[in-house]
Amino acid sequence: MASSAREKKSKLILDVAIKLFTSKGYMATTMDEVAKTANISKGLTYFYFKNKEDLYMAVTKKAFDELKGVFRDIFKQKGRTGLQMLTDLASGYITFTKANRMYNEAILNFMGIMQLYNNELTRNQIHHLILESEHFQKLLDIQHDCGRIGIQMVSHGVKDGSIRPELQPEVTFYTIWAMIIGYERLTGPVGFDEKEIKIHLDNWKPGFIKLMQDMLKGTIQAQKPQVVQASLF
Amino acid sequence: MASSAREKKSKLILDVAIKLFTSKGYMATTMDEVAKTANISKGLTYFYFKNKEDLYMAVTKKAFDELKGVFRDIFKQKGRTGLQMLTDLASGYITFTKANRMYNEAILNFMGIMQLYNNELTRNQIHHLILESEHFQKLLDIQHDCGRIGIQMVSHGVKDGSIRPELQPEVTFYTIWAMIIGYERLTGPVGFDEKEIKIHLDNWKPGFIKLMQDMLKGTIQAQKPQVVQASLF
Amino acid sequence: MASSAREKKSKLILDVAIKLFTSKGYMATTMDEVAKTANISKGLTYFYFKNKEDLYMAVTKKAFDELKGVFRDIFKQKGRTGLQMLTDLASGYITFTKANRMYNEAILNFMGIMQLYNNELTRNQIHHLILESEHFQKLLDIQHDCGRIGIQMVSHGVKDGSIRPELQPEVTFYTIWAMIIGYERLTGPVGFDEKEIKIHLDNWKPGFIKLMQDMLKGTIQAQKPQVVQASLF
Amino acid sequence: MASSAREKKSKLILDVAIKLFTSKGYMATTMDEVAKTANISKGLTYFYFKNKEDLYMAVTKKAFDELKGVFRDIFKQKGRTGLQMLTDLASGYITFTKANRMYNEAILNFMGIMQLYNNELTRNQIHHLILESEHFQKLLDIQHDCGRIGIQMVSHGVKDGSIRPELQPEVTFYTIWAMIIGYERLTGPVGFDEKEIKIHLDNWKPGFIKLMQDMLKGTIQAQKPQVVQASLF
DNA sequence: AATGAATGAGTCTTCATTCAT
DNA sequence: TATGAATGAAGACTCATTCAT
Repeated sequence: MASSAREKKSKLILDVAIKLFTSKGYMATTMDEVAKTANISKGLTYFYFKNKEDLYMAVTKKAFDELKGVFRDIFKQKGRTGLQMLTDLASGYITFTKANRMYNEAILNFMGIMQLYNNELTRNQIHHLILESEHFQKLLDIQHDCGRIGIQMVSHGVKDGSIRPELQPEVTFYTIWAMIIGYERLTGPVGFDEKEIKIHLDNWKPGFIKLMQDMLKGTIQAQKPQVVQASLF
Repeated sequence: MASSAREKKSKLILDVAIKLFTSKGYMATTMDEVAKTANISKGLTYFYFKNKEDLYMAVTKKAFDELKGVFRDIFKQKGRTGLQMLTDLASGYITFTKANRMYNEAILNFMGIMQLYNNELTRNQIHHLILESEHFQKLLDIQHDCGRIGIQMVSHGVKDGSIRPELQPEVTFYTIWAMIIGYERLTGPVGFDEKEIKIHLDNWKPGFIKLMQDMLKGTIQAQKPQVVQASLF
Repeated sequence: MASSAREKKSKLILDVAIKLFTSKGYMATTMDEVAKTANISKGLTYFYFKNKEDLYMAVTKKAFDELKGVFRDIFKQKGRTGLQMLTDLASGYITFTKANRMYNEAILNFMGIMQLYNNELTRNQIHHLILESEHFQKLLDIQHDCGRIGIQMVSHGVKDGSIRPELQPEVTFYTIWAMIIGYERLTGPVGFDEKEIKIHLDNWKPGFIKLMQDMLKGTIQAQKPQVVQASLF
Repeated sequence: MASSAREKKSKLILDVAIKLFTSKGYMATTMDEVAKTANISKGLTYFYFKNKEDLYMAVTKKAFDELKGVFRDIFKQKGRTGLQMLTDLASGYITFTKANRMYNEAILNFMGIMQLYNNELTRNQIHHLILESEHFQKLLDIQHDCGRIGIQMVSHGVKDGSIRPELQPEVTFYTIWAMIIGYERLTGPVGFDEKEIKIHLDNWKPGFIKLMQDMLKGTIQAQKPQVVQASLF
């Protein structure tokens, strides 16, 4: 009970942080605001989270957890081909991002950190408070969970014939993920409807998904030239 | 002459800024350091660049200019199919990023800003100093230059038969770009060879490019089943 | 029994505090650490000691008590001249300090407080929590206990002829004590063997004790020109 | 000239810091107060002194410089025996301390730091900001300057016969210094006129100096059994 | 006796920016 | 153009202390 109260308060702070990070960005959000918005004292915020970086890592951890939920839900759906799953995933990721832009920022930021982390020469550029955060350590553990599920989706698709058999699951999945992440990043800049450029989100998305499917499609799909519909979104 | 001296000093500051932003990041770089590294006074730095955001926007502008150069060089190459050009582009972008990670950061950051900018509801989240920067205004103008060239590459490929004719140039090009940008972001995190995940940069890149080509390939390519080599890189 | 349990817990906290103050210093030690190291709650620490200053005063009290033990043990030794006792004291104090540097710090700190306390103009500079500490009040009572024993040693020496008869016991003893205290303070800085300065602890100590003896020696000592050996240390 | 303005401001801050450290102590003095008392902005304080520790080290440096001045002035006096010089020194040090209690605190504090510094095992207990302070580095250089002069005083006394020839200058001088430092520390606690203890500053000082002289005196002094008067104080 | 969550005043420190010269 | 001393707002973080349970 006491422990549950503790978790509740911890969650409260986390939720407030997410809200503030979303609306004003990490940098522009002060610990003071977090505390005040959560109606607690500044000290208590530091009681639950070692420092601001630690809080951000906790948020990032939550983002990964929720993203993993998206991956898992799609993967658990019965009676869907691998290709359908990946199509769902693209739509699902976009929905996920829209619902909470902050999460995507956090995930991309973490990936940026991992670029530094995985290179001996640049690892020291990472702020030591990040490295010391317990949530960062947890992230090191779970960072590939989504990847593992995604790879299984491709394997599944290869087995069920919805995806070309010559495709290597790892390479293929990460290429798909790269597409989706890049799509997210470009959405917005490209949507700027001015001058000749006229690609809007609504226009691009189906074309984007179609291209992704074309890239993957196995022979089975030849009979169904229609765009595979995303089931969940 | 005076004007040229002025440009030289301006360029000096810009180069110093790029070097520092690259090695320590934008946030961790102080205007003091920029001035000291450039061997000029802090005041002079502010004479050439209104403020730190302005300096960053100038750097971003330079990044876009150089990226445009990459696009243009590839597009100008004679005797290459559209598909080859896009393949070159993928390799070229990766090389460009490796050579100066800062540029890619700046470009992605700008795209993030544009996401806010293109939405009436979020535009006010952009720091006013950014909006007031003359370099930001220039960026608004040139931001689609690369896109325009890329779209021409796809059109070219459709004409020369190296790319499927049913593909829409705009959608196709931005999807390609999304792939490349996402690839860049994932490189590093994914390269972490631990547990099951075993995709390294060297492994992924050819597979990635092959998938991209598969996605685009027209009938002409049927006779050349080999991976199209990048000419420039 | 309850009272004994209480004393045990109180002693536990005190011992932990001494250990921590010794290894990290008073300022750098937090009440949190004290509690955690003692495996009790923070609140309980405050149950036994009113506040941090109070705890420090308790530690200081213990230091004085132990120092008094050293004085008493030496004074109780049978068959030793006053000069021998004071020689023992010098060695004993040095040993005492080495064994627990914290104690010496606390004693010197208390003496610094007393400088303020004994001057009407500066007494208000002392933190009120110190003045209110019951242990501080006890210290006011016992602070001269060591002095009293020391003075008796000198008197003893005058009587037994080991110390010059013209020496005033009070002045003489406090001068001896000053020597010892100053010696402690200089040990370390002076030991730094660099440049011309070459006095090491091992070199200095016998010379120091010899000088002290020379200062005190009565006629009886003429027959024993050797350095009087410290009996206990 | 510009440089002189800089030095003036630096000196202003230093003087303010000394005044505040003296009246409220180092810990209780905030950088805010220093700035406000000096009528400058907080930022400027940090422009001249890297941080609070650095400022304290600068104060300590000044203390050592002034103390060195006291040593030098006494040593330069013509026609005085070594014993007279050391007597002057004792009085001079006491005067010096009284005039600015803060200086003595700083000097003793530095000696405490040196105890840690000269021991490989404890050096890491010193705050890194202290180690990084340029003034600390200067202190490492000059810390023995006073010692060197003092040793010369003893040597001088040995030559002129005012000090026993068998005394080793180094050991003797540092023993003298230890006496003086300890005397300073005890002054105050001992002066507390309560109960039996009745030694006051005025009572102790001449006795203390007499003892010191007895400890040192060579044959020449036999003819002048009076207490050698301090010339400067 | 005992807990440990909660408080909040207090401080150091940073740094973009300005301006007198 | 050029300098660099000066500003001051802003923010992260600490920790002794309290109190409801």
